[in-house]
Amino acid sequence: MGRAPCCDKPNVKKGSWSPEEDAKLKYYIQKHGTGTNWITLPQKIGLKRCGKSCRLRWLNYLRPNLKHGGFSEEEDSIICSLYISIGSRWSVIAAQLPGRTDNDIKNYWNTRLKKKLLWKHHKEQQQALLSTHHEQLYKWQQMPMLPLQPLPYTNQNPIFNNQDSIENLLSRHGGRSYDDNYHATHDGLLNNHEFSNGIYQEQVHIVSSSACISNSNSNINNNEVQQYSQTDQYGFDMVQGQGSTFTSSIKEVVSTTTNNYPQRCDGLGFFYGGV
DNA sequence: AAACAACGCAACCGCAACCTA
DNA sequence: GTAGGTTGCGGTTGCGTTGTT
Repeated sequence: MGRAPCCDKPNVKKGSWSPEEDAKLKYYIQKHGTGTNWITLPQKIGLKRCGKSCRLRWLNYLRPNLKHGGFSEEEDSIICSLYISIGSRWSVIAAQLPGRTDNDIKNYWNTRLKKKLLWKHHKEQQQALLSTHHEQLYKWQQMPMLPLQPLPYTNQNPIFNNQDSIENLLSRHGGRSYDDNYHATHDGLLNNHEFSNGIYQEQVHIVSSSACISNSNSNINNNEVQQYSQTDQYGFDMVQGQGSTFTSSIKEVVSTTTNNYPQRCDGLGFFYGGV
């Protein structure tokens, strides 16, 4: 038992609309308004189309004051912010963008914006890695210099003939060698909690005015998001023109999205901190 | 120049919510 | 209260266009 079809399918034309069909539909709606019954409309104007198809054609293409393509940076920003806030509720997002249809926004997201964000995320992830490395190098350079004392038994134990091993040993004791400015090893540094925090503090970065949102660590978890959102320093900006602080903190957004809007964009888990 | 692949967009489909008798 | 009809929405598909080999 299937549901009744919305129209007489065998006699219904499918595919692209001709200019004549567009003209008929446009003329009728301009004359009678959109308060019409879409199901009976095609017969009234002699179109072999499904009522739903007519409605869609009007809403997505024939309706006046529609904009096609050419999304601005501000529109990008609004779409991204709303997507993070409420998920793929395209009609709600479209309501915030005059002249844009939900279908248009959905297509734009799926074909371009998603890729743009992924690419931006990828770049920022690399940038974060680089800055982390520089930060570690800086800390390393600030460590007290321990003079390399002549080590006993260097001839007996090959480990002491190996400069890298000596440097590792020094670093584990909180120091470095004089000539080690260019060979800072990560041993003994990555476990330093202060540094680790520094890494994550760079993670959450929302830009509302020019473009998009990023969270440059795909493995960041909910607790970490909570931890850093509490600082207020890494929170969301307001979306221009929306007049609401719907992004007051990352945790709020993440939990709201996770609890209320389970639908998320594929492969963009970094938006939600991998929840 | 031709064949193929990738991309972008319009349109379709099915489901759920809403309306009305 | 409920069944049937209509509308609205989001996911998916198909086709035309553009780019690449």
